[in-house]
Amino acid sequence: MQDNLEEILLSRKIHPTAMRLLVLDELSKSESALSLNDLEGHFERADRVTLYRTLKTFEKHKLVHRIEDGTGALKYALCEASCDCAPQDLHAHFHCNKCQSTFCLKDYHLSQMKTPNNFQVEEISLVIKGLCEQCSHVN
Amino acid sequence: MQDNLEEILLSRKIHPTAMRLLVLDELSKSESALSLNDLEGHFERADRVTLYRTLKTFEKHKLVHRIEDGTGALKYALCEASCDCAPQDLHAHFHCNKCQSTFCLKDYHLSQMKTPNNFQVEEISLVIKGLCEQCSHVN
DNA sequence: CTAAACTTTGCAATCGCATTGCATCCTTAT
DNA sequence: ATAAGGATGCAATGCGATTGCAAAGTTTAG
Repeated sequence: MQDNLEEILLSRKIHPTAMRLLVLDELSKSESALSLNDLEGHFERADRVTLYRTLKTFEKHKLVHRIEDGTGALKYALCEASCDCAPQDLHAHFHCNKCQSTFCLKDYHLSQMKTPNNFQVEEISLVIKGLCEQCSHVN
Repeated sequence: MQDNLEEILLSRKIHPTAMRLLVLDELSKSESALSLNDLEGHFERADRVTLYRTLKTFEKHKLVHRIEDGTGALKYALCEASCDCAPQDLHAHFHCNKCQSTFCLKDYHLSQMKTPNNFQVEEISLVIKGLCEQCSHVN
């Protein structure tokens, strides 16, 4: 498992430090996208800025993608192994207005979405908001 | 025209003060969505917080809708007269990565978008980013 | 017409998240 | 071993959003 994580970092050309392995581990264990605050909550002793920069590094190397779910805080989720953050890799995200979780809808690819032909499209961000499965069952 | 603006406010049950008429006028003259900063730039003497609250009031009464285009600052655009911000009124937005303009793609309705059936959908935010028509012509 | 009640506006201040600068520590290459 | 480069920690700042409070303006009951 440790080895596995290390290989993941190496495959993205990210130097595998202890901190990065821990952050990657956290991200891979999480069902939902994590904000910097979320991440900080998982590490009593880690510095906020270090976590911030770790996420930035991951993002630059396309290990994670950022999600703007409108809560004010950016969230990050692991990319799939094959992901290159190219148009065909883009997918929708769901944000629960109740539990505030945000997760990837990996099956909702955005590459086939029709776009206005008078614009040069570079990225697409689709966030669906509502109640997640769990929260819609509980009343 | 003044009358017209006043009627618009009244139809949304917003008390038409001088400030609100001016802000509405600004919004209706603008091709693109405006941030609080944008708005502030148009009024030398207006207080930022008053503009902020004016937008909040407009939003509450569904005169404007907010757009999260990922630039960090919320933007606001006028709703159409018939808009009630219900699912069938939702449309996509385009954000130009060059000139930073954001505008409504009113023809891109989101109501017919298929959504995951294990979630209760309340809102959808679709932001397409790239180069707008103008900026893609200029090299 | 006037006083009370409510709304709107302006100013000061605060909060939260993102981001940067800089010094220190650690790792790597020579 | 040593210099060079990268990673980390701490302090500080920037910026947008938001709130509290008092002054000014508006509406309404009497």
